[in-house]
Amino acid sequence: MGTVQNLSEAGLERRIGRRPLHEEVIDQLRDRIVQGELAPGARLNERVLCEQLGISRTPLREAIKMLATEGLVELLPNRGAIVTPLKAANIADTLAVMGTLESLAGELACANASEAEIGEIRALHFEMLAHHARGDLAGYFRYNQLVHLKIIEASGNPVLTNTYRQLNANVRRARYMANLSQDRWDAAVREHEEILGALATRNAGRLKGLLAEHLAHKLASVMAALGQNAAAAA
Amino acid sequence: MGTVQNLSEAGLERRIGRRPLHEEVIDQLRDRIVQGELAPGARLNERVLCEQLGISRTPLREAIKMLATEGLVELLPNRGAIVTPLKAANIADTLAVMGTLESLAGELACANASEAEIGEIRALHFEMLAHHARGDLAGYFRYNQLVHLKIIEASGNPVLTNTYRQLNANVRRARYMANLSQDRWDAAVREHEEILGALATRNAGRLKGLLAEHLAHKLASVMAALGQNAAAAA
DNA sequence: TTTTTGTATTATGAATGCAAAACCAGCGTA
DNA sequence: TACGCTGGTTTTGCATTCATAATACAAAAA
Repeated sequence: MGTVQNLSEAGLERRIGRRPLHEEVIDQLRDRIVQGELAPGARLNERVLCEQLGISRTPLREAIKMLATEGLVELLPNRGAIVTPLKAANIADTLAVMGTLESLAGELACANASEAEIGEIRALHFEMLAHHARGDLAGYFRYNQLVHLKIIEASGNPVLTNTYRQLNANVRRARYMANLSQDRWDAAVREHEEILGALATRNAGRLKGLLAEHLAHKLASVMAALGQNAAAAA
Repeated sequence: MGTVQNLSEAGLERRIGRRPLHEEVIDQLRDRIVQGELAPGARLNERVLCEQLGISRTPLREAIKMLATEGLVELLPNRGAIVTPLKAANIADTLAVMGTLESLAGELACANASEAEIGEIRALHFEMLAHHARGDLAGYFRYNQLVHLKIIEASGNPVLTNTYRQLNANVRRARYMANLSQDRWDAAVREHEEILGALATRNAGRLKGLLAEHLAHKLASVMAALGQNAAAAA
């Protein structure tokens, strides 16, 4: 009897049944794509990926199909799949949509967010500031993402959250190009201060405007970086 | 020798550019789900669907996975898939997002739509009016959808269009519940008149407001039909 | 009767097999 | 050189097979 309890305590997730392979695979691949390990335009060779992941082609193909509907990969009939190439126009379009969604989220969050949620967002905000103060760009980005996601979640609208998440995955791939200047970085941090303030006082109109503006700046920054990179690559 | 020649037998063979089976299947299933032929909550039995569609389980399962990421079906690990049940809260959330997207689309369309596109929207609008005049609800609804989709497309933002389409599929399943009154129907037609007017004069601010309002009315109508309270999204 | 438990059946998850399409030299010809 | 052809190889699309989890059901126990 002790054995059983030990097992259930120590390895609960194992006892309750493992996740389907296609889920495991989709997370793996999504990470690799967002991380840039699988570069935009890179071919997804089924045999190679199967060997790397130690699975058969069936769950891999299912995962690829799902990533295709998420827009992270592109299916070329009879010719396999590639990581969706990063097109400046597509990023711009995506950011435009995300901007609107953030605005809506901000509005809803002012109405629906609990004080605990706002507190958590504030905490994440300070973590972000810490990384900014140290000049740690990667850490800053991580918490920046978390702040934005938390605001979206605080809207209390799961459909909104999912939609945003999906679009966000597509854009995050371009983030390492957004080689932002110290000035722009400082400005972004100031914008976040204002955003947090508007949320804390539940000033919906102001928050909405700030988020839209913030996204517009991000758009400009990413577009500039993409233009440079495209020029450099060509 | 004994192998079945599915394509030849079904007469689907086309030397050049035949579509992958999973695409064919996904369209079939999506239609059936939106049409209500596959009711919310209904189980998707792989064997049965395979026989109906005359294909093997592999492409069917790929299609189901894709529909799952679209949100039209729900995957229950080791227990198959069901058509996503219609939840009032989910519909409300979805319509809230669609409202924002339509507003954005209207704004962009005022800036980007060609005169030809506006002309086409006007044409669809009149088709819709014809069905309204005849009291043909189904026909009205069809053209109503087309008008909205065309406005979205006229935004010139493909990401916006795709996102909207996906959300829309989820909501269309609930349309038969919206059992709208003659009064509400007439009001909706008047709103469309105004929307078209604002678009024709490229009055972005006004169009944005009208579309948001229109969607809010639709939300109220659907929520009323579901006998629920839309307070959260209002 | 009600509950439980062992077993048969069925459905799903994943791997493998096979045919067709795409790719890739290498070769020959204009 | 440029172009097209050809045979072999690789890769994909789909079907089929094998393994495993869920379900239904009947018999036994409370």
